[in-house]
Amino acid sequence: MSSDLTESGTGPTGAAPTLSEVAKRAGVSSITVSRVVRMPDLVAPETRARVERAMRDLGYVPNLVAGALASARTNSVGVLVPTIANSIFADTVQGLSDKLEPLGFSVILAQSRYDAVREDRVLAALLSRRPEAIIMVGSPATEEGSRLLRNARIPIVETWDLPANPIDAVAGFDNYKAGVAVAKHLVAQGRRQLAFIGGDDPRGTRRWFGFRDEALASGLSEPRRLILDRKDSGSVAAHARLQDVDAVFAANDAHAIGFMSGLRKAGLLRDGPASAQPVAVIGLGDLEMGQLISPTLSTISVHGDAIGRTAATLTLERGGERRIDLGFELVLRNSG
Amino acid sequence: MSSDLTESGTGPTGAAPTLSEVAKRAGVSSITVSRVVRMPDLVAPETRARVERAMRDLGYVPNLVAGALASARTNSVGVLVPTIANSIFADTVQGLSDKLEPLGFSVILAQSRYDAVREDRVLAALLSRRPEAIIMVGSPATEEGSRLLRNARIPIVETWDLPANPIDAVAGFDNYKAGVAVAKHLVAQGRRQLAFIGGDDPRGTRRWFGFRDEALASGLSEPRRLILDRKDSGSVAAHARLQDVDAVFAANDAHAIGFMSGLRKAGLLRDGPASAQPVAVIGLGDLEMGQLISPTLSTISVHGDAIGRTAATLTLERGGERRIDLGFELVLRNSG
DNA sequence: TCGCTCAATGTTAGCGCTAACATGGAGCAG
DNA sequence: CTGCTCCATGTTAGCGCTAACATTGAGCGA
Repeated sequence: MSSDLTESGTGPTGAAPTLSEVAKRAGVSSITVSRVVRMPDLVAPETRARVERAMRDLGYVPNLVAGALASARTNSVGVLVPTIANSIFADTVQGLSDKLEPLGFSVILAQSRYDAVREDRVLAALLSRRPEAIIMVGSPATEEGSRLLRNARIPIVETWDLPANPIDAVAGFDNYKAGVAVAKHLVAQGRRQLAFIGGDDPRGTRRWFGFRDEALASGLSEPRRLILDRKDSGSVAAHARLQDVDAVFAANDAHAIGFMSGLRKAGLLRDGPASAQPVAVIGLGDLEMGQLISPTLSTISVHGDAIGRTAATLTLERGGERRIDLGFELVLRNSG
Repeated sequence: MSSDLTESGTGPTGAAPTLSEVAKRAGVSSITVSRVVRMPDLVAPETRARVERAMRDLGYVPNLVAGALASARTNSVGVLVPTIANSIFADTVQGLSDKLEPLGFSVILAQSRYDAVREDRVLAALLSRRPEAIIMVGSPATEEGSRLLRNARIPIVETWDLPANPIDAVAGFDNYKAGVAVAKHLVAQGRRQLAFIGGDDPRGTRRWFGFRDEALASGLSEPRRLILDRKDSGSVAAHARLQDVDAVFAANDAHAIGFMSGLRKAGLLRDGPASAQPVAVIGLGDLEMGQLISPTLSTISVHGDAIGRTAATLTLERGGERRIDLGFELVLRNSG
C-alpha cells in the first residue's frame, strides 16, 4: 500500500516527523499541511489527499506544543481537586472531561491533597502550562493562590461551593444550606442530640455552621462536632466518642457509612425505617453504595458530574451567568 | 515594598510578562533569567536577587509551552484510564500523580470510557502534546492505538494487567490467577454452583477465564457468566437471574455490593461468617466500603495506588525490570 | 608576569508551528 | 479584454524559550 515503507511500517528512525517534512514529501508548503490538519475545507481535495497520504506514510503526529506557542492557544484546561481517589470529585472530573474532550481540550489534572502549600505550588505549575481556563474544587486557600489566578486573566471556575467573592465563575451549591436542611429534617424527626462528623476543610466547615445554626435556632443545645482525619476508617470508631447522640450528619457518605458500621457493632443499627433507628445518620454525596447497603443511607444528593459539566461550560463561554447554583436534594432513605 | 506598582499590585495591563521583559527590568540577558528559574546555583547571589525581584514585580509566570518547545522536554505524562468516576482507577491516578508532581511533571488525563474509537482519538490527542511517557490502564484496544504508542518512542506503561506482549513496561497483576484463586477458595469452601458477574472488558474477561478454568478443573460444571452494564445498579437485580447459584465472584467490589443488596432483599444474606452465607460473594478491588458493610466483603485486594506509583517509577527510569507484578491478595471476610 | 582554570554572563540560532499578509490564477460581469 | 472577486496556496516573521557555544575577567600557581 505505502510507497515508502522505510518511514512507515518500520517506524521512524529518529525524531518525530515535522510539518515541513510532510510538506516536502507532499510537494506543498508547510502552511498547506497545517491547513489540512486544522481547516481541511480550505484545501483542494487532491492536494488534501496528497498531504493526508504523506502524513500517513510518515506517521505524522502534530506537535501541539509548537502549535500552542505559535497560536497562543493551548487547548487545555487546568483542573485542581483536593484529591481524586475515593472521592466524589472524580465525578466532577469525569463530567468536565467528557464535555471538554470532544472539543479538543485536554485536562491537566493536579491534586492539592488539602495542603495549602502544595496547592500554591501546583497552581503555579498549572499556570505555567498556559491553560485556557482553571477549574478547581473550592477556592484558593491562600492569598497568593488567589493572586496567581486573578493575574492569569483566564476563566477561573470555583466549584462545590458558592463563595461570596468568587474570582470569576462559580458552579456549586450552598453548603451552609445543606447543613441547615439536614438539621431541620432531624429536628422534625424529633432528634434532640445532634452531632456532626467530617473534615475541617472549607466546605465541610460551612456544612457544620449551617447544621449548628439551625440546631441552635430550633432550641437544641449546640451539636457536637467531631473532626475526623481524611481516612474514613476513623469514623468507625467515632461512635465511641459520640455516646449520647441520637442523630449524626456526616460531611460525606464515606464517613456516614463508616459511622454506621460503628453503630452496627454497638447494636444500634436497624434494618427498618428511619423512625426505627436509635441513631439517625445522614450523609452527603449520594454515593451509589448508599442505596445498596442496609439500612439504605439517607443523604444530601449532589450532582458531582453536573458540577463538572457546568464548570466546563462556564469555561468556554465568557458571557452569561457566571454563578450557577446547582442545588442539592435531601434524599431520605432508611438511615435517618 | 515594590518600586513599581503599576505592573504588580494592579495586575498586568495586557499580555503576560515574558522572560525578556524580566531580563530588561533586571538589567541582564534572558538566559540569566532562565538560569535563575531553572539552575539558580549557576547565578551569582546578587544577580539572582535582582532577577527574582524583577520576576516578583512583574508577576512573571514562566511559559512552559515555550520552554518545552525549545528544550524538547514537556515534563508531562499522559494518563489514559477507562473512567475515573466511581472507580478504583482513581487510586492509580492519585498514586502516580503523587509521585510525579514533586518532580515537576504534570498529568494530562484522558478517559476512553471503554470505547475503542474514543480511546484512539484521545491517544492521538495525548501524543500530540508530546508527553514524556504514557501510562494507561490495560492495553490499546486497537492495532492503530498500539502503533501510535510504539511510534511515539517514549516509555509506555500498561497497568492493571500483565499483557503477554507489552508495548514497553508493565505494572499490574495477573487477572487470570485472581480468577483462579477465587474459584479455588470457593471450591474449598464446598460451593458447587459458581457464577461470575462483571463487565466484558479485557481484564474482567481474563478474571472470568481463570475462574471458569479452575471451576472446570475442580470438576464443577461451567459457571454462569453474567455480563453487566457498567452501572452497578444492574447487579442488584442480578440475583434474580442467578437463582440456583451458591457462590458469586464479582469482577469488582461495586458489583459485589450491589449483588449482596439483591441477596438481602431475597433474604439470602446473613450477618454471620462466610460459612453461614447461603450464597458466597467475593469482590475485587478492596474498596474501603467493603469493610464497613455487613456482612463484610471478602475480596481480591489490589493496590491501585501502588500500581500508579510503580507505573510512575517505570516512566522515569528506562533501565531495570520493565514488567512488575504487584500481585493481589484474597482477603477473606464474612461474605464468602 | 604569563598562561591557565573556572565562575558568571552573554550571543546566536532555532525548536515546530501559525497569523497575517502576499500571490497567482480562474471565473465572470460589463 | 479590463478589472474585480475569490479560491488555493505560498512567504515571512515570530511565538517565548533554551542548547550550545562564546566571552570576560578574577584568581592563582609557577
